[in-house]
Amino acid sequence: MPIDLDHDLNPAQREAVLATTGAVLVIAGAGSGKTRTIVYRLAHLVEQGVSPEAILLLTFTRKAAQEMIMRAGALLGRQLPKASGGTFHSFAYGVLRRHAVDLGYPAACTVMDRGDSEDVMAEVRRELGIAPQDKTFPKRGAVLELLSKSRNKETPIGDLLGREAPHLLPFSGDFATLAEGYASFKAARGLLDYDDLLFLLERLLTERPDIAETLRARYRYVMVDEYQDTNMVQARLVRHLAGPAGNVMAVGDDAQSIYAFRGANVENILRFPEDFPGTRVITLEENYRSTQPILDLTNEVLRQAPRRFEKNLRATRGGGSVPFLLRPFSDFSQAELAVAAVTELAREHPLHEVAVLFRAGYQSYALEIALNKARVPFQKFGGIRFAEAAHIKDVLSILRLIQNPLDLPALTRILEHVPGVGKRTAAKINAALAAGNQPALDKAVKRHPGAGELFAFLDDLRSGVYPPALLVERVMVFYTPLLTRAHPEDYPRRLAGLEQLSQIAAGYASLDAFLADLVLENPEEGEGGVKRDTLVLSTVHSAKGLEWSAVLVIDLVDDRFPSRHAMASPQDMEEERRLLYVACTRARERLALFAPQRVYQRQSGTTVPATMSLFLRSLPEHLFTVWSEGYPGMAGRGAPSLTGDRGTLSSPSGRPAPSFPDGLAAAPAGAGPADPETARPKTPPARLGYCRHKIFGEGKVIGDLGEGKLRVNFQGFGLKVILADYLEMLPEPNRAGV
DNA sequence: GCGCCTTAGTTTTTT
DNA sequence: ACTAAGGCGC
Repeated sequence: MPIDLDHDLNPAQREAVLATTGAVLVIAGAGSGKTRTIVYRLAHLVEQGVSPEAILLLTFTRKAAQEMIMRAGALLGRQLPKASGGTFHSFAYGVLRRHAVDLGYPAACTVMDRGDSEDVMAEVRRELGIAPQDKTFPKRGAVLELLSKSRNKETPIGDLLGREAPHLLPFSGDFATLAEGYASFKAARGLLDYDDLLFLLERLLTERPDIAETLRARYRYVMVDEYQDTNMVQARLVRHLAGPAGNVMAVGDDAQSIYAFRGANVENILRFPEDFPGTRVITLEENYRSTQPILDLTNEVLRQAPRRFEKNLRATRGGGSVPFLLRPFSDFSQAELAVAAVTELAREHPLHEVAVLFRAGYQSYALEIALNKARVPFQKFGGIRFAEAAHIKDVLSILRLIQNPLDLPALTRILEHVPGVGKRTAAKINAALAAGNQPALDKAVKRHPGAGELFAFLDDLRSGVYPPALLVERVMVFYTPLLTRAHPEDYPRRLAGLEQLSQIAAGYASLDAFLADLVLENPEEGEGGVKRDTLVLSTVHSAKGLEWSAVLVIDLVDDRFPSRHAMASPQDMEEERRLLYVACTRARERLALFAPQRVYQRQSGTTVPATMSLFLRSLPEHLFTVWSEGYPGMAGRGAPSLTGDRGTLSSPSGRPAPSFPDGLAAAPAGAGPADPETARPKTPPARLGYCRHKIFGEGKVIGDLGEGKLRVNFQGFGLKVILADYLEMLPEPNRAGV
């Protein structure tokens, strides 16, 4: 059954699908059927007789690429396992693992995640003796971030510091020293960070024209999605892979460029027609996702952006309700109001069709507590990743050591489980291994028999080539006793995570592909994307490319959204604006923007007046329906209905009054009088002392966080924040040393 | 040197 | 909330 392009696509989409030769740039506005266009183009190419092997599709996540290839297969009625798709990083690693030796790297390389890179950076700083004990020296995470940015933007570190962190300019020399030390440390041990993957692939393509030619001959049709979020190396890689006369299509939306912080360069998409002379530019402006009132708002958000491809989104759907602008009294009542709004919207849409979006991960904490209290199930994107959980990393570390014995972060992780061994000893053993210093190794093993056991186990695992799933099983047998000892009460949950890991491993034939994929494309905890009837919480960045029937955006006040870090720089502010644009264009039918009138300030411990986000302040009022919450306990408690036909403020008649449950807009429990300064619960008198918890056992209360929450230090479990209700207070410690 | 505790000072976004 | 460094016992 041939694909019906005339019926399934609009003229602009069809043009993009049919333009299979030469360079094509598709400017695809939000919700304009971009994915559909790529899917049809893939299918069309194959239908025209192009071999799937000749197609390379680079996207932002591997999942997105696989889904598009799968959908193209569904159109054709046959799967396309030979088509290549993935992220730049995963594609780069795929090529590099076959050619590491050509670049002078060890045959077995390890791809590090952010945490591993930080561990390496800390060790390099210690070894080089850079600013020891200097508390003003930036932390390893900050150092790494700035050096990575300097690499990705291809700007000398001194210049970058001058522009983005002038207070660190005195450390400019130290940064340069660290950059060198970090690079050589990695190279000597076959460690690759995210940036290395891109730059090494470029080096390979430049130094080995024969390999570049082989790749070009294979991938005759290159497609790059989300081109607005590529950085300079990635653009050069595209040029290398396509060649001057290649068939290359870039798809993207300059208005949705939100990754400049990690070196992405909007100029790439703006300049694509110059990079590939003769480029055909196709603009998709018809929006199939949102209703017109939502688009009116998003078009206006964008209207002030300085340089862009001209486009104006037009809705193809009729009707729709005007977006809400809600002004909760504080960020605390914002959480309560958002829960009430979600509850109400859930009567109209399945819960997984509702999402709450925010600028930064921490901004959902208050909401998460409120949701737990209201027993609303939710799933958070952009939070802790499956592969970053301690027990998962432990097992992965052993697997990594099988193929790369010099993997310092992995070695350190595992050796820290051996009693009497810490970072220092681990680094020494690693150095001895790297230098081939056998006597030093023997000495260390003699001193720490546990380390010897580990090495024997590793040698055993290395004795043959085993499938990853089998290796995971064997490592679990070795590791489970350690886990149960470290977490006597909590280990079942962690074991379940490890079971999941072994499931994932079963899908791989080779160990290095398995390990690299986990680092390059984190599966979400709980496996398999969207859970039914579960509210979605997400950072705006993680929400890219997704859509929901109803979207709430919270914390839309200056310093939060836009982020405080961006407020000083006009360029960064433009990115914040685009971020808001991305957030609002995720909504199909309902959009509610929350701008609390007051927010909690950590420094002072009080709530202070907040300024509504600059981007909202500059919008004409007719674009939304405004509702302000009164002072707690006073008039104005009635909340608006979000499900009315035209966003009316009173409950629409003829429906079961869908206003929020009574009292939801009131001050949180434990609040003092209705005075703004004291509306937030002040920290009650500290109840420090000793306590017992059902699961964690005996502990010492070392802090009172208010709202009934205590910070408790449990023996063997460390610091936990626990609700006082779950604790039995003890007059005296029963055990010594608690 | 390790490991555990305390204290002081920062917290954006992600492959 | 998380990191890093200093103190202290082993």
